[in-house]
Amino acid sequence: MTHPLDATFAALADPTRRAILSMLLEDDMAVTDVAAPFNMSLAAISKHLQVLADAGLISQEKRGRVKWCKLEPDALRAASVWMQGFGQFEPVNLDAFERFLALELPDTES
Amino acid sequence: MTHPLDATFAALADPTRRAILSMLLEDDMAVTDVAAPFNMSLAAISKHLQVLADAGLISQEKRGRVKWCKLEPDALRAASVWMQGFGQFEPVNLDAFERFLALELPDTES
DNA sequence: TCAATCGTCAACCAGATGGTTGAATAAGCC
DNA sequence: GGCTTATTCAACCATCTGGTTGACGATTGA
Repeated sequence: MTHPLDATFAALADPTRRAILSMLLEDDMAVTDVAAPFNMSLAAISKHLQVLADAGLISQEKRGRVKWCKLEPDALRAASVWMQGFGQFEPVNLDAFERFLALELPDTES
Repeated sequence: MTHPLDATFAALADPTRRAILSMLLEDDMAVTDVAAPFNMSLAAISKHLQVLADAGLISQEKRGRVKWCKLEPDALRAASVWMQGFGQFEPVNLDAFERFLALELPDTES
């Protein structure tokens, strides 16, 4: 009925949820740890995570009493592809980003 | 207060609004002509166009009694590029990425 | 001048959203 | 077993959203 992009974009429209995605980009996290930086109840974060999971942007796996949250970039990629097809935007220039990083962070070579 | 991506993604979350953007990709259109294919009142379409304009995705210019709607792809491009931070990269320094984008997209408001 | 057209405004409505609190479920620890 | 931790559930609330209808101001054209 409703297009999957509806859920993807709606999920991305909330800054708390985008922040959660940023955190999960670093590493998988438990619900409680996701909630820690936010000035908001655990239940609220739990709901946000449900929205992200329903949109396919994350997956959740329960091990023991801890529920682990993991980024699922495919849904994001679908939305990204939609937008690029839409405006025939060229993808961001990753080489330029790497040069930017090299300029900005001369010490932290990986 | 609220991040401009909030408005962009919220605007994109509605299928009617995405359809309107597709139509405007072909050509600029008057409000009445935008509304024609939809099974929905003119007032509803007018509100959708306002949402798109508030998000910076379109601009509207009134000439005579006709208001012309024009696609403004910059906001879309900003969102597209933001998503590539998740969709294409392995773990990445998002703060650095956003600073990089600020340089690449100087027009897309704070 | 006067009617038709273009678009918005205002009021209203149902349902979704984002948050709270407190109780409940489930798993681990001593 | 009984406390503690992890997470969700349920009820509730205020606000936002997406739609309607009808009235309205502005512009056009006969």
